[in-house]
Amino acid sequence: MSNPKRQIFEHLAELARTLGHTHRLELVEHLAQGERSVEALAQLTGLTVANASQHLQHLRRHGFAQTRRDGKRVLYRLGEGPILDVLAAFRRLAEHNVAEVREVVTAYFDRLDSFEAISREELAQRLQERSITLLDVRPQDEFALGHLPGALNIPLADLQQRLADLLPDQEVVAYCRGPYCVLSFEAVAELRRLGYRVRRLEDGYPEWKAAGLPVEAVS
Amino acid sequence: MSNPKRQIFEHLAELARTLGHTHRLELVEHLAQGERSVEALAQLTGLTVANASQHLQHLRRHGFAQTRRDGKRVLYRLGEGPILDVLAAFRRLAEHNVAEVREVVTAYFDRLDSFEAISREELAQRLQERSITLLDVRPQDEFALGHLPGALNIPLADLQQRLADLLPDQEVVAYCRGPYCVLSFEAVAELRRLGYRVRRLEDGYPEWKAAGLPVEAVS
DNA sequence: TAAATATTCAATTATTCTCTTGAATGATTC
DNA sequence: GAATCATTCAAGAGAATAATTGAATATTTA
Repeated sequence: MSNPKRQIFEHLAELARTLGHTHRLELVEHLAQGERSVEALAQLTGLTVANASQHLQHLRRHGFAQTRRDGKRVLYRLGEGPILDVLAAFRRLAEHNVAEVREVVTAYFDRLDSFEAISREELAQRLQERSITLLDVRPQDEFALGHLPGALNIPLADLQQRLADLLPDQEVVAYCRGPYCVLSFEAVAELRRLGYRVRRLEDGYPEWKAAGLPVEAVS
Repeated sequence: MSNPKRQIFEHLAELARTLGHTHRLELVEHLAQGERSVEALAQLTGLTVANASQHLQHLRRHGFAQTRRDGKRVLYRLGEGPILDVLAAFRRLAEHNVAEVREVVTAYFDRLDSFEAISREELAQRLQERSITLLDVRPQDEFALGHLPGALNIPLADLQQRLADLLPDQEVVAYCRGPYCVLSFEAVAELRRLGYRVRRLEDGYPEWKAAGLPVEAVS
């Protein structure tokens, strides 16, 4: 069929199939944090290097990833275009339609976070007012690749020992890799137990960056 | 892994895989027009009944379709939730990233439609002003299932013979099944050749309905 | 109650995808 | 230039998905 609609549908289906695998979704989440080598991505996802490489190439062929060479390593980063919008749309659909997702979200996430998450817009304003402490609970290396301006990096594992870095009277907003990243949920739960006023950012660093808001990196 | 993120990614991947097949995308497009029997959908897509039934059940299992029984037929309709938003996000990503899609869109669609398409918002206003003729170029039976208020139904095939139904001095807005439906493009091209002022609605009936705007059906 | 109709189910085959393995390529360092 | 390191490629086994066929189910009509 030379029907142009058919051709387009075939390409849309290819894009959908590319997101139709857990490993690739996970790789995309990591790519959204910043540039990474194949080996680093393989470690982060628990895949063999060859397997990670194949999935990454699959992502690249369909525009979800881009690469550049740095010495003997190849660095992958998130592709251009509204990739995170597609994932956000899927997320909304899943939360609406898939009973198991609703269950996981309410059973796990809502239990940890009974209060409303804070939106990007509200956060931006509170940052201007300097009325909150912004807490990035991702590992140090991800923080170094890029983070929200003025954020304090305390990886979740170090939180107990570094409470002194937090002003006790100021509200804390914690964020991490994205909407389903558990780090910030755990951080909120832990800090609440200790009596802090804490909320989560409703999504994470990649969405903030994709929205065109300013970011910082460790130079 | 009991990691809740993994569980959710597995469900997201299933949703994506469900959209990862041309036939199912096409079925979804037809479901978005209104309720249809399995046999009708099989005919519209050129599939065997058994094959269409299997794809439809696949869609239903994942929330993209719902059914009700009407006598000895089973009627499928679009599922609830932001399904069209997911498709719209994919479309934007494809137009941004997939060279072939950009090519098809510019080579085929833009050639036929050199002027800007009209947005839902503008259309709603122009309808209030009664300053346009709204033309639904889908087949009669789809029109009967539901259409924009005040639309005139002239299936593309009948357009030549029914020009008398159009006011010659008033601008025409044509629409059909959705953004990649060729009917309205063809109609615009044909009417332009005949000297009418015509534009396309930027998307189609399902998106209008999904936006919560009023629709009519033949009772 | 039997026949007719619409849909679904089950079994089979063909196709496509995924992962593993080991070798090949490209770039750096010694 | 040889050795090393990171990534990619190529081949093959195994798993999942898709289309076809014919039988089974549920509902209506005769």
